[in-house]
Amino acid sequence: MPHPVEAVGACPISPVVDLVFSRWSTPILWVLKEHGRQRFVQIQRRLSGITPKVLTQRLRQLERDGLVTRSYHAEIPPRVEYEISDLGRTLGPVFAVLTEWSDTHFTRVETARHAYDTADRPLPA
Amino acid sequence: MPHPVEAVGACPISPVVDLVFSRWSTPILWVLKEHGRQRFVQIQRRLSGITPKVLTQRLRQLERDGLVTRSYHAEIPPRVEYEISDLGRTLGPVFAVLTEWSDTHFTRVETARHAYDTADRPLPA
DNA sequence: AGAGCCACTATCTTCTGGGAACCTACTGTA
DNA sequence: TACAGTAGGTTCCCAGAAGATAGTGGCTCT
Repeated sequence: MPHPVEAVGACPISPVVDLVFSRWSTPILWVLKEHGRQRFVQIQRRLSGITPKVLTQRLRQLERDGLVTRSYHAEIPPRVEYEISDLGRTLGPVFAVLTEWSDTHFTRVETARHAYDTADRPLPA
Repeated sequence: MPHPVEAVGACPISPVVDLVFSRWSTPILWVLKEHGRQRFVQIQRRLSGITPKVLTQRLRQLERDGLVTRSYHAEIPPRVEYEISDLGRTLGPVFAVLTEWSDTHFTRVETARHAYDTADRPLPA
């Protein structure tokens, strides 16, 4: 579900958002960043809940975008490993600033949600 | 399309990603940040392509999360204005680092995509 | 022989985003 | 008076993406 092209004119970071923050992309990148090179099932286990189909789709997309590298070892039995690429590692500061924002401000979001949900709304129809 | 809860354990920024980077949220916040207080149709026009239904949905969500404030003026005719909140404004550094990453690295993504698409793949089945 | 692992693929079903049209209340034009 | 237009939505429907479930083929372990 890519962002529509129309949004790009108004918002220059739309392409990056599609790239890094589409569904499951961030958790996958995070796992590879934190735990290094991983096999398919290892990623799947760390992200309990992801189905193999979706994991394959996302890994292919991340590989195509150059954020992840896939290495196939023609051994017996064969082995496939995924690793975050150099380009993927350049996202470090992005993740860092997001973590910081989360630590500093996320409670305010939760407060706002609770306030919104419990407000008697005047129903300004 | 919220990220599943299972991902949060493995990736602490999943909640923020849902908050800020769900479809259309970023362009809306961007518009409000750049152009200040706006009426419904003004936002719609700047984001040419968004339908009123989706814009309503996203604005409600952003309002609930405290990132946007909605003000209803009971005039004749009534008027509704949306503005980015103080909490929303704290996302500035997040957007800045994303813009910077985009400017610095996005061409590498495009190169990677082209390379992937034109490679003869050995089909390692 | 039977069970299990690995890296997927195939086939459903469900869910959500998007498109088009409609709605109410008001204003402006003729 | 009729007609058109604006603002801020809502309703209905469909297509495409995500998710659940199951299967596959080769290998190994007991």
